[in-house]
Amino acid sequence: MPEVRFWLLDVASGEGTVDLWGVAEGGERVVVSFPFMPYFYLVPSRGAGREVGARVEEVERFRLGRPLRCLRIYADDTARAAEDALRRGLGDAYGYDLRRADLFLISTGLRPGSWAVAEAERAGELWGYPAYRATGSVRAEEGRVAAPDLRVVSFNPTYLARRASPRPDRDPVVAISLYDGSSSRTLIGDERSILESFVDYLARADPDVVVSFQGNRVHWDYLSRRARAAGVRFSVGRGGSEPHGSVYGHVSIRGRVNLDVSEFVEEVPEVKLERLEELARYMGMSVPEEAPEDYEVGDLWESDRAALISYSEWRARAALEIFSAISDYVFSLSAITGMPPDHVLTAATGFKVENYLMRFAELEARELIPPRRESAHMTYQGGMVLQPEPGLHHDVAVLDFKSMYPSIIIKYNLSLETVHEDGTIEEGREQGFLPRALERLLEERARARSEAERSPEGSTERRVLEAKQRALKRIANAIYGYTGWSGARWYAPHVAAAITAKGREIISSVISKARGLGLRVIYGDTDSVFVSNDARKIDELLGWISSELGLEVKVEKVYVNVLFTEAKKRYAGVTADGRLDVVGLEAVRGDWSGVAKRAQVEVLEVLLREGSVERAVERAREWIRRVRSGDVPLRDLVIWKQLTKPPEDYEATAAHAIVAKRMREAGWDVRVGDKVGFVVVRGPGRIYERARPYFEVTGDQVDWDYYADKQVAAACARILEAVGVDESRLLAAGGRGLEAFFG
DNA sequence: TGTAGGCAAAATCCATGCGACGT
DNA sequence: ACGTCGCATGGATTTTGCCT
Repeated sequence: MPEVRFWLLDVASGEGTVDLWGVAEGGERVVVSFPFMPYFYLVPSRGAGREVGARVEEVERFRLGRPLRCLRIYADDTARAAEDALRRGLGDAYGYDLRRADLFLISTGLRPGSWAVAEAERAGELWGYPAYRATGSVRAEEGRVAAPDLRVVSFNPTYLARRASPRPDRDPVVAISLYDGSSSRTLIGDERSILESFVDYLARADPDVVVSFQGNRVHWDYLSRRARAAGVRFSVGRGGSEPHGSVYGHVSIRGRVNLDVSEFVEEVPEVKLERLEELARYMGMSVPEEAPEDYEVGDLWESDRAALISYSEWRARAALEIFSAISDYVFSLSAITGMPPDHVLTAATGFKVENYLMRFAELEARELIPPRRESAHMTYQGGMVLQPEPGLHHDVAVLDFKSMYPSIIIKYNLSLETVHEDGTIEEGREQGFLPRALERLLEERARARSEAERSPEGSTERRVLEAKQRALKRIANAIYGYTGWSGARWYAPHVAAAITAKGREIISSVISKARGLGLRVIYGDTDSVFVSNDARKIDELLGWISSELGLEVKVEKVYVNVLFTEAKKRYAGVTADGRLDVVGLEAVRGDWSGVAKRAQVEVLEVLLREGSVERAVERAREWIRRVRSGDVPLRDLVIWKQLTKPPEDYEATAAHAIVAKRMREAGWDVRVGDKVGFVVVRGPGRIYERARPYFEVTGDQVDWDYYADKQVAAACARILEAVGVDESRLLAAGGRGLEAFFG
């Protein structure tokens, strides 16, 4: 049997076939077609026959661990066939709402971003690429980790907006920068020739991966529209196809992976603003000092075109470099979930987990896949949070459970089969679907980690295996949350509640034991306990946890000094290795001004490193004085808040919603999910009446008192009040103020 | 196209009460 | 004496973004 081995790039539904795009062993780009008829499962009610479809097989499947005799029914349109069967009362239907290409991957075990072997023969060409027609089966080729050499191209367009944000119905594309990993170029000239050159470039370079920053949200749609208006056929896909909208706002480009690296921001909580500069900086890349902001592009195009073009080329390069840094991770996620690489970052966590579970269900557990339906959201009790002992503490150890919830799920076999609706847990049953699926992930992760360690440092294998390990961990950690998600196919709030209940029970027993051993318990949250750093007693505690609870806890870090306020989930400490850790406080929040955050960090530094309350107070007062005198750059006054819904949907008048509304009226493209930056200016009325888009404000308009009192003083007082300093000492004009006099 | 709940904090909203004022 | 207007006050609600 002739075989073709290829690395799977993309899957597309054809006429009665599924077309697999891949890179063959020799480096040839190929398309392999399989005839494929979708199917679903019917658990027939008694007496129901086989009158439901043309092709029917009898198979054994499981529903929540119970074996069932099922009919596997083949149909072009499984959703319609299943609905028909349901309407006729023939039984319960499963797995009928999967998309064809997804079902194909699930049923064959193929994974995008991995190698495959197909029995297939050469069948001429399809759209100019060597085509193969399946003659037999196709299977995943296990054990081969490294991706082939992929051709990657990144691009960055520049639009010339007449007013505010560029609009595709009005404002032209004036440049597109391209980067192929070694050389940059920028297409300029009249718009038509830019677009034609872009299409031409992609046809010649024929990349497997097209990388952009915000391609899905903005560029593909923008460029498509401009091309249509200019009469340019926008054939950027393989075989000359045009981009088309795919599931949930993602854009598909046939035969290529369309990767929008801006979506990686979701995976990096440290990056608070979805800007290329922020992400690039986080990734350790060099960022131009004077990166222009959106609102400056128009002026720059007139005043310093060369600078703008060089910035645009930087953007294209940065996007590709980010892709290079994350590609192993992306392809690993793709291989684990079975989702195409360009969907993996777009898809929300729950869908990634679910895709993994569906594959596991069909291929290993032979569990039926329940259809997606809207369930009423049920809330349940979560983790336990201790009231901290406020004030400054010295020498504190932080003990952490190693992945507590996954451990609980496996150890107590918590699953849909074993946890009853009333919360009771059935013991002695064989391992449930969730623990099995989870254990498989953890086993694979352990294997990836040990294989990585055996691979030579700096090798491709090691890099790929480490990325795989991270991807597996991410999916494993999300399984608990998935059970409590009302959109899940395997929605199981009672299981989620059982998991957290066990967690609370465990942490409570650890706290009691710690106290019994004479350790001071200062704070705790869900799966962590902060105790006085007594090595002998801690050792004893860890031993007890291991032998009595069968779970692993480790000393995560030791704080030389740590400060707690009255509030839960907010503290700061200096660790044994000299780092300042700030948790939950204003300094780590994205919705406080830079000046308040910096002042707070400095006060913490003085307090925790120098141990001087007086000097910390003085530092706070200096900042407040400075702000009141207006000696702070405007960019440190910007407050960013996310627009979480359309501005008109807000029940309370929120400053950022008002600003967003005004910006929209002025022609800015502010979308739900965007962060809105504003500055508070002087004048009468509420904050929302005095908030302005940050780029419109000048220093003489700023309400410096607002920043002094409500930002800097508030953030500093939060810290100092924990060591007995009253906020009035910060606000008094100088020395001891009237407050001190009147008590 | 939404893993979960627990939590703090700010700004706004809203009911209430009080004093000033006009009739 | 009575109505109401403006304003302060304090509790409830809305909103965001953090923690684990």
